[in-house]
Amino acid sequence: MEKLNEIIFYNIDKSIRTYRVFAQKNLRTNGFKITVDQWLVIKCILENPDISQQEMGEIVFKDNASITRMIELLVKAKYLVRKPYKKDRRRVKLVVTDEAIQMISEIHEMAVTNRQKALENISEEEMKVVNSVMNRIIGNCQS
Amino acid sequence: MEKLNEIIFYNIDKSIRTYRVFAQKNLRTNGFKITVDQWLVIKCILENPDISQQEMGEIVFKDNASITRMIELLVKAKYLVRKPYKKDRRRVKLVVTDEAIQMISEIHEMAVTNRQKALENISEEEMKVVNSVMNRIIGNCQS
DNA sequence: GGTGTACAGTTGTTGTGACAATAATTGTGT
DNA sequence: ACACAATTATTGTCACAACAACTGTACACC
Repeated sequence: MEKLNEIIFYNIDKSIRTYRVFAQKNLRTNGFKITVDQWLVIKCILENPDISQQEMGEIVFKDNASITRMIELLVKAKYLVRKPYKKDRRRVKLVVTDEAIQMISEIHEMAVTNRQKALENISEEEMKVVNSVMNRIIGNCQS
Repeated sequence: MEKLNEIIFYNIDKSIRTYRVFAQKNLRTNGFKITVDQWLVIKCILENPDISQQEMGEIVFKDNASITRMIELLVKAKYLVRKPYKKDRRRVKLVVTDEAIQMISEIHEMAVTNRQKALENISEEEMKVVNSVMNRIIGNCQS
């Protein structure tokens, strides 16, 4: 077992990817034409209507450029509309369309079920440990 | 705290990405012209010299197509050489060049240090819990 | 010995990810 | 008012990620 610290990142990586595949597949098979990341972006806008793209990048932990491109795709898909700000013309106001709002609410139950399934047989205690360890890893890698 | 199971995947995702950025940056600032994923692929070949690309995909948890393209880049960078198999001409034998072997061994110490830094203040007990939870998540998402 | 089937690898397409460079706009100091 | 720095978003480039479609090879079976 001298390899524990060699495999821990491997396992973390594998689990989050497996979860992503799992969640994405559930979206597709239920007919939703959206990616998990796009869903996150829309949710983020709904919860923070006047957020800037930069702030959103920090929340969903994505590069600024990625955000721009994701928004472009979401606009093309008619899930978002770009509006100029009057106060600060560098910024862009993002408005979620009704269609998207409807879809997000439909997806919500699915997301809850997904998480429940993925976390089956994992206790509250264990989740707390995982959370705490993840936060420490984040801290250690940023200092 | 009813949101614990909402943020746990967020934290897992964020921690593994922070670690990746951290590791990649250390590679770059030390002058290594290679990505973390490419390094993984080369290590995998060194440890399993006669592995097929498919098997490798399972180990490093990557899609078959990704493996093909990564190998292409590694061949271009002169870290790998493709040789045909005599027994089975569908398969490709991958040979790591001396240059790459040298580089990998130089990187090794760095990798150990990276992990130590990233896992600072995390106990063996906690790592075991994390590992066990990750494995259960993987299982839950595959069934 | 041809036919179907399984297998190894490649290519195409779309989306994300990190980093660098570039607008375009605003804010600050003098 | 003007030069200069800071901020917001976009664009370019290269690498990876998931999925589907495809090529070429091996093997089994009749």
